Parts: sequence; C-alpha cells; structure tokens
Amino acid sequence: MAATTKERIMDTTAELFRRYGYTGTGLKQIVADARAPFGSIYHHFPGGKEQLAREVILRSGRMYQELFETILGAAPDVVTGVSDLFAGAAELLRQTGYADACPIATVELEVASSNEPLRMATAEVFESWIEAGTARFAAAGMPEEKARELAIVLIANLEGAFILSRAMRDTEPVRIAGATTIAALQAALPNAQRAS
Amino acid sequence: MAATTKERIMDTTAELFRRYGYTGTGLKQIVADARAPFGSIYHHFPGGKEQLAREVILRSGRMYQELFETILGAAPDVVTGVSDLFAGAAELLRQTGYADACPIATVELEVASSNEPLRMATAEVFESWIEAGTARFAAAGMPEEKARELAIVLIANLEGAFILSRAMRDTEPVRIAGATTIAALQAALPNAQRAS
DNA sequence: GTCTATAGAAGGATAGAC
DNA sequence: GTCTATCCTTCTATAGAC
Repeated sequence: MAATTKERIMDTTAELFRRYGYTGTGLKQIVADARAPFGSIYHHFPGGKEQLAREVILRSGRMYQELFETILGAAPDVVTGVSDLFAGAAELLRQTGYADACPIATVELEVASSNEPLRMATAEVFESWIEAGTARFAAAGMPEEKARELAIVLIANLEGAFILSRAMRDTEPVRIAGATTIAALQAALPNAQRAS
Repeated sequence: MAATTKERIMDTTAELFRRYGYTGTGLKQIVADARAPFGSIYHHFPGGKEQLAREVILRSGRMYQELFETILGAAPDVVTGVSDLFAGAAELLRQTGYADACPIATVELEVASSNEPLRMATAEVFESWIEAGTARFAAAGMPEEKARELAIVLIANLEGAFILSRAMRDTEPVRIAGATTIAALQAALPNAQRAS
C-alpha cells in the first residue's frame, strides 16, 4: 500500500503494464484498481497517459536497478551474484504464474516504432542498467569495454529468456540463460571463480 | 503484393503487429492498409481479431523458421551460419530504422498473461524454433540435450538483443549477443571451428 | 459473397460542480 | 483541489443491402 494517491496510481500502472502492456491498459482501469477518482490522473499527470507511462517506466527502471544492486551487493562475488539474480528471477516467474516479468520490455516493444518519447524513456532505463552492470564487472577486475559487453549480454539474456519462459510456462529458458551468462562471465574474469 | 485478399490481410497484420503490437493494431487500420473491405476480415476469420492474430503468429513463425533454415543451410558450417544470422538481423534492423524486428515477441509479451489462446500460439512457434535449432546443432555433432540448450540460448540472445537494440537505436547489442552465442556454440562443438 | 453502415462498448481527455 | 459527468473518437463486431 503506497502512501500517496500518485504513488498508488504509479504502482497500479506498473502492475497493469506487466499484464496488459501500454495500449492494453486503460486509464479507467488504472483508477479503478488504484481506487482513485478519474480526475486525479490528470491532476498528477497533466500530460495524460504518455506522461504517466514515462514516469512509471523511469520509476520501475530505478526499482529494478536497486534490486539488482542489492542482490549483487549481498553476494560474496559477481559470479554468485549473477547466479542469484537469475535464480531469483526464475523463482519469481514461477510463483506469480509467469505474470510478474519486466514491464519495461513489454512497453518498449509496443512503442519502439510508434512513440518516440516513451521509446527514449525505455532507452534511458536500459542504458542505466548497462552502466550499473559495467561498473560491477569492471570492479571485479575486467577491462571497461569487456565489462560493458557482459552487462549487455546479461540484460539481453535475461529479457530474452523472460520472453521464452513466459510463453512456454517453464523456467528452463531462464535457468539456461543464467548458466550461459555465467560461463561468459567466468571466461572474462582475470581469476576464474566458481559459483557455489 | 500477395495474391489473395486473405494473404494480403495477414501480411499487413504481421507488419502492423511489428510496429504497434496486438492491442495497438486496429482492424480498421488493417483493412485500410490491406485495401480490403471491412467485412472480409470476418469472412476469412470468423473468430475475429483473435483468430486472425493466431493465424498471423503461426504463419510468421513458419516464415522466420524458413529464413533461419535457409541462412544456416547456405553456410559451410553452423558457426558461420549463426554468425550470418545475427549479422543479417543487425543489418535488417539498421536498414528499417529499427522497426522490422520479430512480431512474435511483441505480441507474446502483450498476451502472455491475458490471452491464453494467443499465448499458446506463440509457445508453439518458439517450441518449433527450438526444435529446428536443436536438430541443426545435433547434426553438427553435439549431444541432444546440449543442442537444445544452445538453441534456447540462441533465441533468447536474439530476442533479448532486439529489445535493447530497438530501444537504443544501435546494433551493438545484436552484434555482442551474436558473438556471445557463437562463443557458447564453439565451446560445445566436438571440434572447435572458427568463423571466417 | 462482397461490401457498407451502424450498433454497442471502451478508449483518452476535459469541463465544471462543489 | 477532489471528484463526477460527459464529450468525442476509436474499438470490435454484426446486420443487412446489393
């Protein structure tokens, strides 16, 4: 339960975007689920649906990045951290009936060729994730360029595996993508480490 | 220019799904672009939008699989074939202004938690792609189980890289995902081969 | 059996009551 | 400034003209 009406609207919107996408989510449905009056959307987001979506994309991007940092920060080394990340994603998918995946990717594919402001918001989020991953991997001792490549590989594998796992209702793709990412990571580390 | 009205409708729908997604594409927009009368949709697809989408998903899945088979069949070995596949995807993305990517993934993320018949259609397509890739890799000399894992890795990397490349308007993710997939492939082949 | 016109619901957005 | 009622458009789907 979020404190303010604005936060409740944004949380509800993120949830609906995950299940129905951007065009599939109606403003009336959002206020109904958020138990807010219709007018409050245009009070808090004068730019309408597009502004709401933009703020939700950026907010969700920050929240996932914090989760990413928390998981990797809690692990003894990056290999274990990445392993925990994929394992946690697979478990969350399974527990939520393959519904709770990344809302950014869903919206991105819908708007990439039809809504430039929203496409740019998703690009900002991905670029931010890539930079966070690059910093982590560089800190583990690999060159900046290689660290960035691995960050991109990590995100592409996770997002691509989400697509397959959600369609097939099976965590197998996420688990395999995790193992592949870890293999690529180990190959690039100065001193090869083994996950527990 | 497709021969029949039904084919023209399906081709137009696939094109619109790529750009606007499932819920973002209207039936009126489809018949307008396909230069067909509105009633012809319900004549050829009595089940309405959902039946049309199902047939378009399965048809697009078959077409991409044929393209996949053609590219890998023309290459001297699987490593070169996979390299050509990613290079071709990157080039097509760039040439089309990052619009012409996979319509299956876009629709899948929209419907995975909201439309069971369409979710199953996308699962059928992905499973068919995985089986085709598994057969190719097994024929190159690796165990069936490892071949299936690599097929999943290939598709996840390609779809995930599409997400990043379309958002960032840069082919870098597709190129990096291709290199990573090839590295994983080479590691699993009995006799390591080098792409040209 | 090809095509038009329209029904009925839902979409985003706005005006204005209180 | 919180909330309701309504506007106009667009949606899918259908009825029926020709």
